[in-house]
Amino acid sequence: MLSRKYKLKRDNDFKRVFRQGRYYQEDFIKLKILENNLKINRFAFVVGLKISKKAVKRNKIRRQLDVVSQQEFDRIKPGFDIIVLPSPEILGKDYQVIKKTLINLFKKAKILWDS
RNA sequence: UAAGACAUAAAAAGUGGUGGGGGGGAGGAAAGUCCGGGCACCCCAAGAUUUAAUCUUGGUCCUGACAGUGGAUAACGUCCACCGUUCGUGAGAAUAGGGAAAGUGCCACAGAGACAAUGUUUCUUUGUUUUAGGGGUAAUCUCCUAAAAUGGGGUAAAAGUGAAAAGUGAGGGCCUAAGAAUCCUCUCUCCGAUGGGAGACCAAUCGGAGUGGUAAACCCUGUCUGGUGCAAGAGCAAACCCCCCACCACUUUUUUUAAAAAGUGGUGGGGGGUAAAAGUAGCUCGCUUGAGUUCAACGGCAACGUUGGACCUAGAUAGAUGACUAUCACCCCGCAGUACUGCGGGGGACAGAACCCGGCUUAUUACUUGCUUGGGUU
RNA sequence: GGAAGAGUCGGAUAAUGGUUAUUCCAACGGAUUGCUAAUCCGUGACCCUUUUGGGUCUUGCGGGUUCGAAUCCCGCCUCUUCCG
Repeated sequence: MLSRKYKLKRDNDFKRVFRQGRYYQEDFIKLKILENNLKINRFAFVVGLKISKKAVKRNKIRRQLDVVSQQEFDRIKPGFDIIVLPSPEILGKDYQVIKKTLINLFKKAKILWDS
């Protein structure tokens, strides 16, 4: 799990990213990104009631997205606020598919170091 | 449109942050939010102290809920035991199970009539009219008999309508034109007395009554129930407003200047108030030790209770267990051999605390044990 | 976390406990027309039938009360709204 230091928390931050951030989408995941003038990245995973009414399923999706971000943490350039928005089609998708899709999105947003 | 990033001499203590290590971390339903209770604040009433206010005790009426009896419990619409009813060959299973003789409403269509009602067909009695026959009379007319039409009265059984039909059903006697009411015997239901039981109720005898259904229609009787809910509520810091004190700056007045007074603004300190703000939009408390979990003994048919020992078992706040690999335990299947082992394959559901408990309801995996009934076989 | 409300044909919308559940729009079929539009008539679903027609199930789902439930009662499901 990502440390709490790298989590986006304040409502003002969310509003700013949603209003001014860049937008990317691939399949069943959407992304909002904005530079934050900090030396670290901050993530947020928004899994609403529309995705599933079962708390277990929502928590699991959130954790899976969290783990992908943690594994790719070192490859991502610092200084961004990133909001990850899955859509209801994510339900039942395999972990490897989710991981691939999210990494592709990071590439699209051009926040990965060239490797 | 921001402050978390970043920056700040040393030491000690405290606090906080970061990194590392160790330990702990969901349920039988955590769910639905359908009931009940604790807890908190507010409302009303009474009483005490009495300036405000505080403390103590209580919750009438309305509304709503519940409804066999006895018990369990903090309480319940829950649980246990028993009674009645219904179903089943049976072991058993189900059961919102007070009152229709307090009153009101409703009972479509059909039917005479849906509650002190009605008279259709049939039967019977009587009046009137007409016709036919007979008797009496000179005749009108009158009497008797029969038939038809029509009006009034009585009417058991049967037919018919409907979910339901006048009210327990059957037999006999009396009476009558035929009947009913009434009387006798048996039977059914309800009520009362006697007997058994703690009671609901049960068995028999005696006495009395017998005037449909519906209260998950209004209602009556009995019992319980004030309202809002941890987004309850309490405190601190910061913000804003007011007042006081100190210092600084500026302006005005008095004054020869110095200085003093007043006003405005700022900084610091003190006091009072405001909005108030939320499971977290600053922090703390409430917040997890509680009608707690577990073991034993005793009491009780049981639900449960009493006593003693042991244990501490989530308290987050963008919100807690994820991915892959290996190994071990459990269950199932197959193969191999001596009751066990080895190899291979498969499986673990429903689902995640948010103040805390007791229930109900719903979702759902795998397995185990005991008792009993019916059938088959021996 | 807490508090309210709703569910009737594809979409809207009626219905004192009482025939076979109403109306409008849409869709489909037919009539009318040389062809359309408009107008008129019919159509809930499934099964059997060449048609006429017949049977069964129907007011989110499952029970109950009642002679009889869209309606009354109980338990679920789904959806919507609100809470400084």
